[in-house]
Amino acid sequence: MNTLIIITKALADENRVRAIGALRHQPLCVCQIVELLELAPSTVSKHLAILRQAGLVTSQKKGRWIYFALPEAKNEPLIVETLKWLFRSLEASEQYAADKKRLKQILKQDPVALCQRQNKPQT
Amino acid sequence: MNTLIIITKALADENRVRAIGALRHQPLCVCQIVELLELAPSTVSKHLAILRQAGLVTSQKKGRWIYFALPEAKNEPLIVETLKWLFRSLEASEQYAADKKRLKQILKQDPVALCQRQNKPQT
DNA sequence: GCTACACTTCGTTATATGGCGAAATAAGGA
DNA sequence: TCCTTATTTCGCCATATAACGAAGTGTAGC
Repeated sequence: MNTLIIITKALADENRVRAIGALRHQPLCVCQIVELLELAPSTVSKHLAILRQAGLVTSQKKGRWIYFALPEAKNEPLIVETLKWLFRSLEASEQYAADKKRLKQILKQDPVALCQRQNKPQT
Repeated sequence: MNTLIIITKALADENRVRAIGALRHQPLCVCQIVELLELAPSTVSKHLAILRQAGLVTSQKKGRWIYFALPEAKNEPLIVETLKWLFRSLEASEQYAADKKRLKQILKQDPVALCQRQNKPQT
């Protein structure tokens, strides 16, 4: 399929757009994104795979954790332009503003504790 | 739903992106877009309705014909930015180049004859 | 009025997508 | 080596989406 359409399909889901928004200022491990989106880890993993296949995020393994991040600005012009457009567009989004706020709280927490809480499914 | 997500969902289909591409330099009536996309008129109509609801195209009735066009550049910044990004991205698309060529041929034809041919379903 | 016709709406169908939980994978530490 | 655990893959289900043809809508022209 056309590269552009792979990108637009990747962006055609609110949770995926939120994930990109969350990565704007720092890389995040999957459990931090799970915490933000409030979805099952397997679901988030699938979303991130779609974003990675579209080239909109990168992933890097560090021990047991996998950190997702935005690609370097010097890469693929299509990706860079897309992210520029997306972030400009997100400025008006209430969801993005709310996520930014909540992300601050999540970043204060120990990621190890975060992940462990997620794997023990008690409300 | 978030305005941005309505837009990304509208763009997450190759035929809809092609329709926008076709409108770049002039308005088109539905039958001309049908001719380009080679889809059933009802299908094209639905696609155009989705684009219109997202604000990415406008429509104007002129007698029996309905002309679809891109919105004025002075409108909604989100829409204007989106179309700018889209057209920049389309420059690398082979499909867009092919459509541009084929559209030239379609524009040479009498739209009345075009529509009539479509309504008489013979191969 | 009636007819022709450009387009839309409706009803149906096949496929795609997003969600979950369970099982698999891979890496750190005992 | 074995256990723990962060993430992915798999299998499933419910819903969304794209496609079509048939029927409906509204306008031009007789």
